Amino acid sequence: MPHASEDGGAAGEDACSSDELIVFKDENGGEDVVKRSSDKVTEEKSDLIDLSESEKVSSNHRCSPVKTSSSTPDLNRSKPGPTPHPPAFNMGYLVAPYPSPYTNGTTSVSMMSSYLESQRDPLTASKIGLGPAHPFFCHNGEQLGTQPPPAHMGIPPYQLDKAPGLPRPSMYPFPTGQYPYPLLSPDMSQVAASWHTPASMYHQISSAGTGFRGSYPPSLGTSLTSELYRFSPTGLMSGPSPHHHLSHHTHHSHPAIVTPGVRQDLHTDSNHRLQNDHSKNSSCSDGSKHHDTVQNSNNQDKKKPHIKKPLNAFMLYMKEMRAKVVAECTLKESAAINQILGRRWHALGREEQAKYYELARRERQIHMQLYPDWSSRTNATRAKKRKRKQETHDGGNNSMKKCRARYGLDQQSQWCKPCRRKKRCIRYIESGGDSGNQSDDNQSTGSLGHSDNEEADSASSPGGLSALSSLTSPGMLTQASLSPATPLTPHVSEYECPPMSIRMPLAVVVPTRHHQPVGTNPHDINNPLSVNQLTGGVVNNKCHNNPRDQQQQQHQQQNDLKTSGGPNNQPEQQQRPNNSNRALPAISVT
DNA sequence: TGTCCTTTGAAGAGT
DNA sequence: ACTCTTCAAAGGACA
Repeated sequence: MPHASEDGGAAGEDACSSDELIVFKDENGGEDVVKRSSDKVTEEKSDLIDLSESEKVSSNHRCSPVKTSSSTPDLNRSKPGPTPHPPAFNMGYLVAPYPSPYTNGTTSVSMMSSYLESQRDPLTASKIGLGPAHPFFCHNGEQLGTQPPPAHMGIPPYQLDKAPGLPRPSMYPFPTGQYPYPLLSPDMSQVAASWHTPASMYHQISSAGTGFRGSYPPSLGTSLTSELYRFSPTGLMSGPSPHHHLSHHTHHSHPAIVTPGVRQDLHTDSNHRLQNDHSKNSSCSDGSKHHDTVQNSNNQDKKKPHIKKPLNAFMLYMKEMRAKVVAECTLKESAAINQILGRRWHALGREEQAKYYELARRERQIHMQLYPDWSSRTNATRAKKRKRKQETHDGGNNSMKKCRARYGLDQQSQWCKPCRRKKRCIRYIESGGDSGNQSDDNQSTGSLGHSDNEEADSASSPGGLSALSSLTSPGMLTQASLSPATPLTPHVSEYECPPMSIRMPLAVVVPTRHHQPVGTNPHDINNPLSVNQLTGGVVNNKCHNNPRDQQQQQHQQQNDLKTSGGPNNQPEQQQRPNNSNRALPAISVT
């Protein structure tokens, strides 16, 4: 990790596990001070107790806690063995080089915002409105093409090397260099600023959270308080919720992590899934739905409030930025919003991302402290149900294009006749829904039959690809089928919302997949608003459901790792876990 | 009513 | 050690 070395390896581990000795490193380069973690937490609180104040006052005494590596109890639930993060992945290494107040390692969102503001000072006006000066919203095409995102902490090399500055293509087409939303008026900017500034969610939460602060370890600060609220156990947080005092925005931004039935009414439609899953068992307000047979098991669930996972950095970022994006784009579909946010996340500066990483890390710490026995496995019951359901679905009818999946387009001669005629594969029928490789071919494809989107399917098929074809695979198709001479537009804005004039017709574009947001599949070659149609570019899209692509991707990652010159040159490599199943396509520019 | 979509990151399970 | 899978948020869409 480059920053680790930059920082002299003084990973600013401010973990505050129970009463351990922590070495606080004076940010002025002074002496190390050994404190008990509890003291440290208290100090942390003092830093965070008032987020707004934290912006006004530049703290002089804050220290960057540096745990002694020898006595470092694993942050990750003290789980023995290697931590998921490389040792250097203590946000401190990222924090340290940054100017105060962030350098103290006790960042908060307000600090983040203020820091962001300071960083973008010349662009302050545009920071909110994301005007022309905005690093990723307000570029002309050339800028985007030649200027990669300011930093790319989160962009692995396999993305960068393929498409510097051009993150993956979006399912939702955000065409070239078109920033859909006009610059916000000053008034609007103020509104937007209120979203983005410390007075936004976290601060509001914090003030709201004061009501229960006493109920919790007083050592936790305000921003942490908000997290405490998320993590708060049922009893403490039920009843009049602090959320009631929150703005609408905040309300949605900070659902409780614990979702007992009592709290359901506090969350209208968000958090519904898990809540429903658990609270429908746990909530006995009506009780009519409960059968005696399931009640015994449900009683156990009832006693256990659903403790949600702590939010990761990106989730925190999304929470903060979602409303902003929604307002800017007038989009409401979360899927689309998330894509935008994902691109913004990638375009986010390293230090800016670091703030969220830090925040997320502290979320995990708090969560760990509050629920030392909690494990993400606890929430895995739903997964089992879903998986079981999927299995039953897939096990039923696999009327897939087996031959195509098997042999691909290259070997059509081996296809059975019906397959060649685009009829049901008799070979597969003959085998009677066999298991094994064949069914594997289709396991991930769901129960899609011969798709209407023949091209897409065909493109995705070779090698037994996933049939999430319209979403992903067609990228390969376009890459293969498009003429190499196809003019490419190197500046497809990945960070922008499509202009309304472009976005509006999307509603009438027939999606190739029933659950896909309408007209939002830019890889659908039939979609006139697809990335390719709009940009003429080649989408080097990888189907993350395609094992081959995954392998290729992993290979690429490995190669990138090898050629990256070591972690010092590629912090992202260690920074980010290798989520091999993640689709990480990039628009390749030739 | 429940699930999907879509994003990234964390973490556990599985190999 | 590595890969895979799931969940976390969000809200519209869809079965």
